[in-house]
Amino acid sequence: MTLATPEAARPYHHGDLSRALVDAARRILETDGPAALSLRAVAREAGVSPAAPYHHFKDKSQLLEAVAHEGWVALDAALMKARQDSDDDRQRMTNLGVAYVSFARDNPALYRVMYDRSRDKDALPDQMKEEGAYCQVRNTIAHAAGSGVSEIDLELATIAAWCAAHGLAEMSGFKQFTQLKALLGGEEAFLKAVFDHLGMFAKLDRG
Amino acid sequence: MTLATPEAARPYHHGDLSRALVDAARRILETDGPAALSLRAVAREAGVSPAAPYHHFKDKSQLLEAVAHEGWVALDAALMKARQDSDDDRQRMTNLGVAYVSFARDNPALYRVMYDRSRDKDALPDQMKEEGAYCQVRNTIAHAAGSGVSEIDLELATIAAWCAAHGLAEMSGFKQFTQLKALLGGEEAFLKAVFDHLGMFAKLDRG
DNA sequence: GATGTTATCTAAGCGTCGTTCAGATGGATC
DNA sequence: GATCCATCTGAACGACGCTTAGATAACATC
Repeated sequence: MTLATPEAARPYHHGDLSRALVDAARRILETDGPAALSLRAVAREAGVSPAAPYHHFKDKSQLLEAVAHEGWVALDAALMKARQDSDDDRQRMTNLGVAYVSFARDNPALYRVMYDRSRDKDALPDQMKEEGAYCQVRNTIAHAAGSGVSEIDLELATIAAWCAAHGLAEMSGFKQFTQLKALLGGEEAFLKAVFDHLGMFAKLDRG
Repeated sequence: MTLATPEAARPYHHGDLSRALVDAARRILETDGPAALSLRAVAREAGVSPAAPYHHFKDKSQLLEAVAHEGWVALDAALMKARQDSDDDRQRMTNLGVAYVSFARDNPALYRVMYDRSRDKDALPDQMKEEGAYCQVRNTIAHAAGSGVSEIDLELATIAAWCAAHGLAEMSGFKQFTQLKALLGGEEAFLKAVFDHLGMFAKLDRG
């Protein structure tokens, strides 16, 4: 019940405790939310003593860092998938946005850990900018904008889109919007409508 | 050094402890950040025992609720001020956005408490929708859009603008953007450029 | 195969936290 | 002046993050 991997009973030195700890943390996040995520609880869930994690992570925040990293990887995958099934550039951007917010809706605790860590460090993960989700959005915008757009405008448009998606991801579940969602015919229609209004191609539309 | 109000020494039953506690909490937030904001620290700062706050607030989250409320009121005021000094509608929206993000930059800990509380309740404060900052944004958009815009479009545009501002507020301090900021000539130019790209009037521009 | 080294884990403890409860204190009411 | 009630204190509980000292077992060397 407390074992991370369903392997043989007690591998003495456990074999791969760091892995098991991260898994345990994600399990606690999913079932009981971020408030329940204490280091002691993670150790309990993994079946080890409260001090054991300190041989694999400097402190609690470093464990959360590892958890957050897996979150960003998962978000990468989700956006990658959303980017593929569409041909129209504008629609592709909307799909990306919807996929982003959906990821946050489906993994609220994980998403929160990801941004809590980012805010503590005052930075997104480095990989984001080079080969990660952030880069996917920029590439999509670049493709839509063509060759006439400047580097700076490209960067600004990416930031604008990303900020909007993040803001919507944090707020789309708020009670204030339930009525409007129903009026528009559901969650997804609501998200699409907001992204439509956001006009991630605003500058391009204006010329 | 620990007195909330510089009044006479020890008003026995303190006089107005709830007020003093909220003040103490805000003082701790400003100086030491959200991580240092424990109930015991607040009580210490206010010069009372750790149990005293429980006669004025049901628990810690209720004290934070009161702190957050003052934050929203302050944000109201900041947006109200920003809305006034401008005549062009488009520029007025940009001013609102810049004022919003600036508020978050100048009161990072307070802003974090405000949204942490909101996310825990899955709702923005009720007053926001009726007479608060959120309503100010909607009114400004309504004024800009004229009488031809539908209620739904108005609401969607407000949500889009608000989400974008919130996202930018949480991320504008990230290290990834420092280079771009310098290139554009400072923080405010950066914010204006992003809001320009966001095109809060995207739908209107397209017709 | 015995020995020593090193990584891994446990037990116990420190200080802090949120919260509760029994009792002290004192302002207000009659 | 006695009573009442809101307010405050002191002490305690369990849980937390983290440290330290010591046990355990995998591994490398001879």
